[in-house]
Amino acid sequence: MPELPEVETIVRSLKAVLKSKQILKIIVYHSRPLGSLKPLVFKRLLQGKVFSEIKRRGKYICFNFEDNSSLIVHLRMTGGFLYQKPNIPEGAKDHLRLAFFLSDGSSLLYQDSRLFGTFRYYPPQAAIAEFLVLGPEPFDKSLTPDAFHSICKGRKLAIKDLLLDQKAIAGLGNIYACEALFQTRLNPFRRASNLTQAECQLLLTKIKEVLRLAIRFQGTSIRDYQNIDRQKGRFQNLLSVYGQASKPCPVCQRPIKRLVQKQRPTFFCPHCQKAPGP
DNA sequence: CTTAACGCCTGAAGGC
DNA sequence: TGCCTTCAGGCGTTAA
Repeated sequence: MPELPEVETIVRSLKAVLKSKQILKIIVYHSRPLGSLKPLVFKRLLQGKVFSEIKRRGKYICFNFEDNSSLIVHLRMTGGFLYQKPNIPEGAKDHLRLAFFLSDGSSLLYQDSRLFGTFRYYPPQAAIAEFLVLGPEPFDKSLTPDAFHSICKGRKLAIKDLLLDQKAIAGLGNIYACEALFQTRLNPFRRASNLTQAECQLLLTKIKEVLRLAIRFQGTSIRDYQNIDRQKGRFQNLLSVYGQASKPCPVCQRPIKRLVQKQRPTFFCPHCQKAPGP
């Protein structure tokens, strides 16, 4: 479900409510998000911890605690957090998998219908395996146009598939990969290695533009995504191509096309995003 | 090393 | 209405 803008939105909200609060008690309703870690061990590790920093890296949420241990969460398709203030009537809670009860009477709930999401605990000073293989953040200064061009060079796969490769660049998913390619007027099926330096430069600029705007609109809510207060994003109203199959292209009015690429739908305008040459 | 298919799950939506 | 099929904001594993 969530890509960089949705995770960023969630992290900003979590920061505002969790800082300095202590985990008093945890209930594990389903152990799958914990992977191989046994629920009792998970509880023993985390009960008593006090939240310090909460950060995003790619699509990961990184909860840091005051003792420098951390909890790395990936929401995958349908994972989501819900924050319950103290003494407020509770709404419906479908697919509740984990509950963290906090020192001020509030609670942080984890819901995930499809159970793809993951939680992993890291003791202080441990290297976070997930981050070691992650590509650069789109907004990181080290990701210059030349650096991005180097990433594309030598990759034979389609540029859209490269954008989805978290080892190449972190944070993009199907929605924003399609949207950024449309804004660049690049065909999603072009080989990454065939892109010119100028095309890579423009693509990187458009990736950042699209992500910035989506963050400003608090993400895209098409089916499941909502913030920790159940607020939906509004970027779905600004989508140019994603989910717009057979609707008119906002630029040329010709119908948007949906093709399956690597088992996943790709939305694009065949006219504005010209097919690769021979 | 890179690439592509498959599997993990469940609920919503669409077709008949 | 109801049943059946298809589809989904992701990614780790496996095989080639």
